[in-house]
Amino acid sequence: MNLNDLIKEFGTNQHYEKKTHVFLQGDEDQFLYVIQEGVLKAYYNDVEGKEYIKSFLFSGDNIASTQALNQGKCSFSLLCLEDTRLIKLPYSKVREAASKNLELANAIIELLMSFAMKKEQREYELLCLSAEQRYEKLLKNSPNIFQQITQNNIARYLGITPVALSRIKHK
Amino acid sequence: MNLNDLIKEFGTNQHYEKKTHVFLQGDEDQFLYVIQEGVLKAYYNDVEGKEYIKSFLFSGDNIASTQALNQGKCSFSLLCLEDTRLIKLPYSKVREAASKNLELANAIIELLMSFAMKKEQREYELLCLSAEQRYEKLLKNSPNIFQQITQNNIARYLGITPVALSRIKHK
DNA sequence: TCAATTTTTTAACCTCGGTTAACGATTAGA
DNA sequence: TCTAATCGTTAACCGAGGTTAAAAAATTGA
Repeated sequence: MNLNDLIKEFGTNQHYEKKTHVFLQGDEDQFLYVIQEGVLKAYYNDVEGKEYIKSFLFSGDNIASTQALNQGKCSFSLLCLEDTRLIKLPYSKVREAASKNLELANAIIELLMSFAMKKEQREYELLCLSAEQRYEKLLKNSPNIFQQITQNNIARYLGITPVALSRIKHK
Repeated sequence: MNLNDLIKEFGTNQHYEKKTHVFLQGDEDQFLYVIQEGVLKAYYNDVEGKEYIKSFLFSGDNIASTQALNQGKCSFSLLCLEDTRLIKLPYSKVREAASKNLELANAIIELLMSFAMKKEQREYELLCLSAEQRYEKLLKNSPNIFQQITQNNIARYLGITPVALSRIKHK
């Protein structure tokens, strides 16, 4: 059994319209989502309502709140920036299947390893790079992102305000 | 087979003296380390030599460079702040064993999941909190750290200069 | 114990990015 | 097509944190 088999057996297809949420910060949501089509943003809100964007998601990406999977509440919200199709997979089924099937367990290891590497990379960028360096890096690694994501959202992803990003661009 | 069995079979005990490195940024090092005793810092250096501290490690913690495990070179250095005893485990053996043993594969899933959660937490702090908020949080969650780690190092972990941390403290 | 080293503090000055606000430009809906 | 939102830009002002340097405090080692 591999991940695709698991998805076929336990996954359900979901459709979300642009501007609707898959889940909200604070929700209980023990599902793993695999994006089939669409664009989403995962973001935090602080107590004053200020927004901080964790990541953008495109077809092929997958996402879940590790907090929610393990303790209970989602630490962030997931919003569709475009109409989105995704597969929703109960995490309990994933763990259950992994505990019984070696091939699947190893597929989950691959998945978690690549997730861990992405998070470590982001940690590096936020810790070691200036806003301007993070912008340059994004421009280099994901030049297409600027066609799909507003500058407003990109700024919040880089950890700065839209005003600051506008300033960085024009110099 | 579980992680302890694996460690017994393939792990080697190592001793490092204070101020010596386990590995350096740029090294190839396909090992997983489990700290038995000691205090270490994992840190990045940028091109100008400036230091950014990724994490501190204490007994019971484990560490590896995910970059090095998967592509080749360590993205950071690992330095002993105190005399350290640790167990060194070849990553190839871990993967080999996981591919053959269900119980172990599931133990690795646990390990990676907790690693992913820690990285996600750090991402949150760097993205959403101010330096002062990060300091308050550290003070609350790890009050003992201030006995083991110099303020200099804590500042670099928080993503600010020692001068800035001294200012934050005295207000 | 004393000198050398390291760590922490303080001060002056500077830069980057935040805040607010106003104004175009663009997009989306009716 | 026209109107209302949304988005991006620009400017003025402010504050957090960086830089440099020097001094004070603490630690280390001979």
